[in-house]
Amino acid sequence: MGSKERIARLKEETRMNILDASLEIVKEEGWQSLSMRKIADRIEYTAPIIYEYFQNKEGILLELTRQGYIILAREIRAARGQHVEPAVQLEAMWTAYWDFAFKYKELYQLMYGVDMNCCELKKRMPEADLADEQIYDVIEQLITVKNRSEDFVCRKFYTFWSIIHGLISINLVNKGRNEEMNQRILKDAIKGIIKYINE
Amino acid sequence: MGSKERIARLKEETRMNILDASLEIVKEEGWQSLSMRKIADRIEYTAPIIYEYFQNKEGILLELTRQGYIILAREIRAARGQHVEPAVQLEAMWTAYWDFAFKYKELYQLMYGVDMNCCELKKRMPEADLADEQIYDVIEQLITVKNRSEDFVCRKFYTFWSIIHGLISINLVNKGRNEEMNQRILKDAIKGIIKYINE
DNA sequence: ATAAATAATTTAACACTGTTAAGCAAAGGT
DNA sequence: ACCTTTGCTTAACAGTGTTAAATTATTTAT
Repeated sequence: MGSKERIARLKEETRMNILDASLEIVKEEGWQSLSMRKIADRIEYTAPIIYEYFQNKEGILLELTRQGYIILAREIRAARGQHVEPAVQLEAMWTAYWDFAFKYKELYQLMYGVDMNCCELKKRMPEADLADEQIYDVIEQLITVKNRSEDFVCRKFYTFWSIIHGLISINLVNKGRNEEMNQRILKDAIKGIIKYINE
Repeated sequence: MGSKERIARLKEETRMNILDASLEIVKEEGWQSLSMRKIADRIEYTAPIIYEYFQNKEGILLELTRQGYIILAREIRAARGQHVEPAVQLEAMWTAYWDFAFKYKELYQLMYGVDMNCCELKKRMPEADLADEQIYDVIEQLITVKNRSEDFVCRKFYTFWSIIHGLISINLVNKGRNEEMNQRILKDAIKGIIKYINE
């Protein structure tokens, strides 16, 4: 009765086909545009079939999320394995994290709730700069070394912004964190960046 | 002919009602659940009316985004105004940024593309910790001072993670940034955190 | 005041979405 | 041969954004 196994293998294959098709569609058209019927089209079935392999659409997303975490862990482990000194290891690991985010950006989006819709119109919104300008202004005052490039100021700005936005995002997505710890991380980071702002 | 103005005022009022209703719905049920018909229900009209005030649904979101930026700028300006020394100003401004993000979290989400759906299931996903554990491990090796609390390691981890995730998010949402600058920000930040990891 | 014109609002429809239930056709077992 | 199970599709439901047509209300002109 090897046909049982053959069938199970085929089932496993279409399950993977569903996941592959989903990721393909997302790569081509974005998450917003992923639909059950489009997936069904690619795997040459009709939509209801998918519900024999996944509980619902979110089930597919959840499985892709899971795969993302696995790939990320693999890449980070590999990065670590190429070095021995912890400081070097750590830098390589975070670099691997960075590379993963852009190599598998669709998965990263899914894993960490980074929505990337409608940027064209937002970019042209002058109000978006109102806050930034203020902060730029103060940062420039803090930089005492003369003739710093505009790039330098920009880098400092993004360093601040990144850590704050990152911490906020992490807290908004995985809500219910340690507020006291957040405040310490935030204050420490800000003080740290200000302290060595001229380097 | 003051009726013209009265009508204009009424129109402006329902325009604002649409925006208010939208935000209310989002606060109660999340962005995912915002629909034109629900908005219409709240303002006691039918859906097509909304299209006389906004080009489409995205038009509403865009206007809310705009309002968000304006509020944020106002709060940051106020924070700055309460201090004179730049270093203190800057910390207060970033704190205002932080506070804004949570006080107006729905707007922050919209402005910076922070998606916060389906966390319950993701949190219970063991694969999500695979990468984190590795990094935790190396961070612990880097901390030479004995008897550091688990909290301390955790804080360092989140400091790393925040800046990297923040920078990634910013790049994914506002795509097409300066890759060289990103690398410098990233490397500098990582080196900086490692350097003062025992403080 | 009545008729015509204009504005305001709704209803109906279209093409989608996720999802479920019913139907059908082929295969397997007895 | 019949019955049951399996695989798959069609049809349907309730919802989405959006548009065009129909309807109602209001204003304007005669």
